[in-house]
Amino acid sequence: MLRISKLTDYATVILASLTAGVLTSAAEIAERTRIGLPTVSKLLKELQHAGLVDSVRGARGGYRLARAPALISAADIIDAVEGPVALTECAGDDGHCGIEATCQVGQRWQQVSLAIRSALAALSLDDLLTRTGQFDPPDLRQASAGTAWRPLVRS
Amino acid sequence: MLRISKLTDYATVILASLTAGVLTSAAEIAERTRIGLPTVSKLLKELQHAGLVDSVRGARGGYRLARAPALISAADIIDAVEGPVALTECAGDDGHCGIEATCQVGQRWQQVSLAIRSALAALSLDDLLTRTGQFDPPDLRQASAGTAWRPLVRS
DNA sequence: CCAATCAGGACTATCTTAGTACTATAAAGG
DNA sequence: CCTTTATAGTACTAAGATAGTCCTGATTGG
Ligand code: FES
Ligand code: FES
Repeated sequence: MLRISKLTDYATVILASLTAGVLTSAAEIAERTRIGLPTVSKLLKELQHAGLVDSVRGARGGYRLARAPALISAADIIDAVEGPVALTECAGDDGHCGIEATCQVGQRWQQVSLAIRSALAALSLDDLLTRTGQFDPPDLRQASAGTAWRPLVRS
Repeated sequence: MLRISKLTDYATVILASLTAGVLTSAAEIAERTRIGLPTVSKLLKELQHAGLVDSVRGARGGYRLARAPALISAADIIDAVEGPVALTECAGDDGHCGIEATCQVGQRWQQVSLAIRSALAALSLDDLLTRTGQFDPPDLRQASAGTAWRPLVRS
């Protein structure tokens, strides 16, 4: 139920393996994380597109975090690898499901989706890495309070 | 990202179409919801297995909610249709991913998963149906506070 | 009996995910 | 400049999950 893809988890592992400010090659990252090089390479390209990492080409090139780990959220990573939020089929920009006319629950799911997204947006790479202590989930109430429902746009 | 399957949404629509205490045939439900009969039938069987609906066989048989809509949660529905929680590949009972040795983030994802699950468990079928007003998401803090992480067992 | 209706499972088509391969481009360094 | 080291872009394939269908058997009401 409700799972993130394996690639998203890999992406997180990859980002976690980067030391802030230090250029690291894809090969080096693959070695450190034990993920296959082609996969690491592909994911890093996607993360670069999303602006989560900077890349430097050429000999002695590599990748580095585009910003501090505290400023990279779980939602950012998921967006980069899996695309934008859409808890339900018909929730996205132009998603339709054929039973919209009779469907009474779609809008609610969307709100739930928003709430979950807020939780993930509040969870930074730093948080994911801290192995000691408890995860203190954000208060989702403020997430949707006062916001009327409207179709999500690409983030 | 992070989507529930179309079938889960259908299941919710189906449950929402049932009037508490009234027996309704699969054919009737299919008609009301505009979902194909074979699909409705299949989903109702799964919901029956999960104990969310009662079934009566034979002529004039049908299905009815096993308990009040307020006592059926979104998490129940997702569990029934998609199986148990596992936000990450290696989070489940015996899931392994080959990079566990080097992975530093798996446990955190699992905590996030628990938090999301708590939110879904607090959302009843009644809530999903209420079209007016705001969804007031539950406070996820209490969800994981004080609970040390341990492998999830099937609910 | 007969018709309606659920139970169980097998089966197929389609889509998504995961992983691979190949070519092009850019920079470093002798 | 030319070679080496690296990323960029893209296309492809295999495997798996999802969505949907169909059939055969069991149960009940009339
Ligand atoms: S299932 Fe599509 S609008 Fe609800
Ligand atoms: S990816 Fe498997 S333990 Fe983290």
